[in-house]
Amino acid sequence: MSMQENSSISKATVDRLPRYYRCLRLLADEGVEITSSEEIGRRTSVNPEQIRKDLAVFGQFGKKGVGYYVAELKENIGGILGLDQRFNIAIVGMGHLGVALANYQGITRLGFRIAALFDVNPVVIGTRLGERRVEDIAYLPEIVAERGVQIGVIAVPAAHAQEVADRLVGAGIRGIWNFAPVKLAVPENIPLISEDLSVGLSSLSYSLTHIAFEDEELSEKNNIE
Amino acid sequence: MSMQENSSISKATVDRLPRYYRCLRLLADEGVEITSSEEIGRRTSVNPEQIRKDLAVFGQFGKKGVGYYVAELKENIGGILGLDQRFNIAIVGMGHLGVALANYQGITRLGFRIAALFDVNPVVIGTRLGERRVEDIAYLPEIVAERGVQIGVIAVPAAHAQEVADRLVGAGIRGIWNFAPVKLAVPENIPLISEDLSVGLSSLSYSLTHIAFEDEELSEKNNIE
DNA sequence: TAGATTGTTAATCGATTAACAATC
DNA sequence: TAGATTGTTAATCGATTAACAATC
Repeated sequence: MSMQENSSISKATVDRLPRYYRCLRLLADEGVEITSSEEIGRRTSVNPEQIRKDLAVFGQFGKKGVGYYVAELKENIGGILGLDQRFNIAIVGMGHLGVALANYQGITRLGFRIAALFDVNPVVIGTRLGERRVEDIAYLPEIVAERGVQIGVIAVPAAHAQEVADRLVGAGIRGIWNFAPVKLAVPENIPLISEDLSVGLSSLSYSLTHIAFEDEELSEKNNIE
Repeated sequence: MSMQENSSISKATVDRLPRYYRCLRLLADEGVEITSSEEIGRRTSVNPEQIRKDLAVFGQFGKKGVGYYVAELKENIGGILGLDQRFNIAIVGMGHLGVALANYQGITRLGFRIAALFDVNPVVIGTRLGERRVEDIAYLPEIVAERGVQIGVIAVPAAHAQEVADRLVGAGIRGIWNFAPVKLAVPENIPLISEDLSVGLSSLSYSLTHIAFEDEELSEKNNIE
């Protein structure tokens, strides 16, 4: 690998890459072959300088005076994100959230494979979801090993999340994507991403509250004048 | 309101408030009455200086030499986030994701009320979810007005998300919480939070890819020496 | 060639961390 | 009082934006 594999790459940069990637996929779908930081910026609401800076961290992907070849840049960003590795995913917890994730096009479209589904509930175990069967979580270690699962998704109630995390780690999983609203303890070498929905909703509530205040202040001022 | 309602409050700060809030709720549940930035820091993985700095933006909530009264600080942060306003929420799209959200304890625990559920599918319309009936999206304007819905949640497929956003805005909604993986166009005065799951998964994939490289490099080095 | 657009260096801006006086 | 912990100022760090030379 000739790209710079330095440890000091900012999280902000990495978090923008998926947005560029999606944009490039859409451009490719539209048949666009060459694009520019200007155009990607328009579509992702990231400014062009930022995009060029982000990409520069990993190498030189464009042609001066020309722009970026869509297909090429898409492949490059995909490679940086590791999407070309087609990681195998197991989803634990087949409640509505688990099923929603299992059906979520976004996961497979990024190149991940949904390799296993687990639940504890005997009523759910054995049912089918597309081409996959829901397995008994008791067989987690065997199935994870057999199917080469690298990523575990936690979609169980908060109360059981830590136990599931422990079992996933024990089964040899390499990374965890957690949807339970708890702070999980996992070994340092296991990357963990927790999606905390309450942050988004709270921040929306904050905006609503504050816009309201600003409006009031504004209209008060206007009334006075 | 005596707290500082300044416009220049950083998003980073606001995004940490929900984490402090949850931590305080847990502390309250445990019967803890007084806490410190040190303790909140331990539980949220935010460092104590940061916490004090964040809170300082909104006012003085602690007692020097003592710490923070849990119940009081919790109420204060709740107020800052606007949780005491008990916003009414409508969820559009009763697929698995919509149902998962409708059942999600986190929403009601933060003080929001799920006031309406909508779908287009005649098979789903009229079914019940807890105490709420799924309504025909055709009646969105009337129901939003009647029930005083302020927040619209978009849980429909990407292809219909913009249309739903337009209808929500048209119905007088004040803010949107979007789960469809598309960039929505909404009027400037409508706060919009988009949850993009592909970012989390991609960044996990990135970490996995990079940890692997680091390990390899490390073991290579070790082998050489 | 002239125009366009990258990659990169320099300048600015904002956020985090450290330090400490105030005070309970 | 002595010890603890806040609130806040100062120092550091990192990320974003601006500017521009390189070059297609």
